[in-house]
Amino acid sequence: MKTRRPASYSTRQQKLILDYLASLGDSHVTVFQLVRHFEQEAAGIGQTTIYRHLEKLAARGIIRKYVLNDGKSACYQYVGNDVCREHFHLTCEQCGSLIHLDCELLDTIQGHLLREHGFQINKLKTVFYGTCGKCLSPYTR
Amino acid sequence: MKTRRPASYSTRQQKLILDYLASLGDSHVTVFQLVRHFEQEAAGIGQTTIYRHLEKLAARGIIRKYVLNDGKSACYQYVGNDVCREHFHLTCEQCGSLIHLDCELLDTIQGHLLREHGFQINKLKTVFYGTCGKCLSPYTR
DNA sequence: CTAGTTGCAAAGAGTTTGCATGGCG
DNA sequence: CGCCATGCAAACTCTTTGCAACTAG
Repeated sequence: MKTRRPASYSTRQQKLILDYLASLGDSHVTVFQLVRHFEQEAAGIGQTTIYRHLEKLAARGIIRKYVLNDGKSACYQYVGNDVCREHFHLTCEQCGSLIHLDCELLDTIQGHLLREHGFQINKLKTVFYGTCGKCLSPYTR
Repeated sequence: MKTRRPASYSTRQQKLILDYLASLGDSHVTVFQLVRHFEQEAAGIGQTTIYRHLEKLAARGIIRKYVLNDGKSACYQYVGNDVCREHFHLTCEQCGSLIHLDCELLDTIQGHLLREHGFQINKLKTVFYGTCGKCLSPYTR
């Protein structure tokens, strides 16, 4: 009984979008940037299609959706098929850099939250906000 | 030369809004809930006014603005002068509830991140996403 | 041929702004 | 009385949906 796999065609647009996202590596893009990019490329991809693919890709965990604090346009970031699934992410509020953190202590948190607080943390969505080393040292505000 | 204090009157609406937010303590409210609340109270406060006050209060750090992951309506929470500054927050992606977590283990994270990874975490902004106990038990997906 | 996909335009949802009126000091 | 605050309605921004045409398998 093959429950999932609701049948999915591979289309030109799909490939273009995924390829572009993958080409960006760690960096994040807004929907607006994507729309503009494909417009300039005259790729012929409607923004509705972009929204729809982003939604699917995010649901499958291939990209990640961030909602910035200003609540405006969302940001998406390529995560790939397995990279970035196992570690947490930190983002610097000063310089905006995204830091990938593999750390045993943090891994224990996952278990602790589940056992002690009944909370199943979602590593894909959780992002720590703060200030990175680079931004801390120069000017200690 | 009195630089700041750009002249601010104290109005009925201002007081009502701040008092209500303060009365909620830790819990968070959406703009929609605020609007509805004052409507039911027949308080005569337009939603424009609510938006404007929330903006000012957030700018002054008296309340905190959260943007949930769905990017829809923002949530505001009274912070007052110190409450909620010391613990972390978890939010359930299923039911949307906000959980306040005072936990020693998590507190060690702050120090660990700083010492080992040079990252100064901002507890005010960091929110853990996941699934809460209530939503985990019923249907284990 | 069938079912998923596309994309335009229109609808929605949440938030902001223009502007005339009202209220604090 | 001067200036900020208020609030209605309209404008805006970002996102989703309706629907007819299109296309992969």
